[in-house]
Amino acid sequence: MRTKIKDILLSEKTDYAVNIKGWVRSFRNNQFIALNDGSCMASIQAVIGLDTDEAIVKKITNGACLSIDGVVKASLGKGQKVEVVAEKVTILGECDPEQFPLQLKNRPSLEYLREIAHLRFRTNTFGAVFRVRHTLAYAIHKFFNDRGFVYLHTPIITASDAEGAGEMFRVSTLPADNPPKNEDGSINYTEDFFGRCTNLTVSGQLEAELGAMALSDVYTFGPTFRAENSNTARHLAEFWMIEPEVAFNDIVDNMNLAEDFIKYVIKYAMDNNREDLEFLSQRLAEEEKQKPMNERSEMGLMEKLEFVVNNSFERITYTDAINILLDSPAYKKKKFQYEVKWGIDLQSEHERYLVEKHFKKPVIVTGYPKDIKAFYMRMNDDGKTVAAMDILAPGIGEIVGGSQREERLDMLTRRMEEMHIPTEEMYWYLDTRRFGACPHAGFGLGFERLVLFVSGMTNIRDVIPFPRTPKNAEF
RNA sequence: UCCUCCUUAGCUCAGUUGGUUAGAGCACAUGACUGUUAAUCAUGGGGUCCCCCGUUCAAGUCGGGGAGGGGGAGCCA
Repeated sequence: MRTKIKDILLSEKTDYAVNIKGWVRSFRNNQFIALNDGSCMASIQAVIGLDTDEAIVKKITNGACLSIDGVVKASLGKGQKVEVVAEKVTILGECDPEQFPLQLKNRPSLEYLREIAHLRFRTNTFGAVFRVRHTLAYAIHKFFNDRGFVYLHTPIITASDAEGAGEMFRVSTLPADNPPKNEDGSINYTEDFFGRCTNLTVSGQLEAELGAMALSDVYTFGPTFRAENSNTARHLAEFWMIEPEVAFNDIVDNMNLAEDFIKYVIKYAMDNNREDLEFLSQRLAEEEKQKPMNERSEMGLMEKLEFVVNNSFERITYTDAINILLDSPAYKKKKFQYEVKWGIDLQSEHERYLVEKHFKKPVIVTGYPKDIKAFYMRMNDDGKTVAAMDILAPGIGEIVGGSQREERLDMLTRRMEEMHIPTEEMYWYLDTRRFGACPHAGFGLGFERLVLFVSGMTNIRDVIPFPRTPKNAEF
């Protein structure tokens, strides 16, 4: 029976027989195999005798997959406490070193590893990133489960495109070269698979609201698709989003939930993936050394995570934010490229100033002008602002966007009409306001942005196994 | 989509004012050594200088166009 390398290294027990299986990370001196099975960051050292069959020894190459039977012994060398003294080495999968594109000793760049995303799991960095990603996903379910939330699976194919969260990917079985047409030349979707035009979802929020109007506390966690031509280190065409929706919560409850949630999952990763996070922390520190002094971050990764877990997020209104910006040295020295005045949407440079320069911690901004926010957000009594909230994180920008929803039918209908959203098509959404409406609130959190924040990686393409971006759907 | 930078060996990169046969480290192969930790030592093979067009006696190097990638911006999560 196979023993995981993690268990052998953790227990530090010696003098017992094991079978280990994994991939060769290095083979030194024709004797010492560093074998890694992904169960943890570290590889284990397996020692083979000098009398080992030469045909086997020749096949112990970087990347090869081995099964080793042997005995766990206290190590004679200095680099490790225990090692496996091999009795039998079986080559499960050979790996031709001349063709294997992953050469760990060369410290391949992240850009290069993206081109071989099918093999990059075999590096320490991506091993750590994807173990952390898993832990965060698990922690998310645990957080909500422990609080009595119901995990609601909202549809991936949807006919609704009303939220206007972005360009959508069309889902169709009509022939692309010659689709059936209406008399006016437009495509006749009544002949399509669903008998209407359908798209991949941009958000599960509206459906989550329907669930919350009976189950009270629900959340979604699933893939989301945006066909925007966004080429940045923070955007994907296919990404995972977490969207809790809670009946009877107001905007303050919503902020509390979001803050507790973020702190919980970060703490969970720190408690359960310390080795991975310490490696990523060191990796980031080395990367920072390449940068000029003034661009380096003040805190290391572990420090930053500790800080976020142990300090309250700053809570300010949009109006406060504008005033802080107008008062800032940066504004007075005309450092901002974009205009600052009440009513603008905060630009990246403004968000970064607030989070990284002024408060130096995560910031929750509430009470945005209604004109720059979505139709479903609840109108405040001033008639100018809505009960929206964005959480801005250092280095990432917007990580959470949420709001208390407009539960008043007349107000909601008026907003939809103002924003030219077809109320007839959205009858099912408006029904929740007709039949037993209640105050409720929720938010959306981009999972990859959370993984970015926790892992200290800087490009979103490096925290999802197979990134989907404009002009790139390899693998 | 816009701005900007980059593209030279399998990888990471150097390549001077345009001028012989384009280099290094690592990787890889062969051999030596054998308690190594990115093992070490010796030897060796390996190039569409991203693509196209142009300037020139001569282009990796200069100019124009294209493709791909990075960083920044917009849109957003």
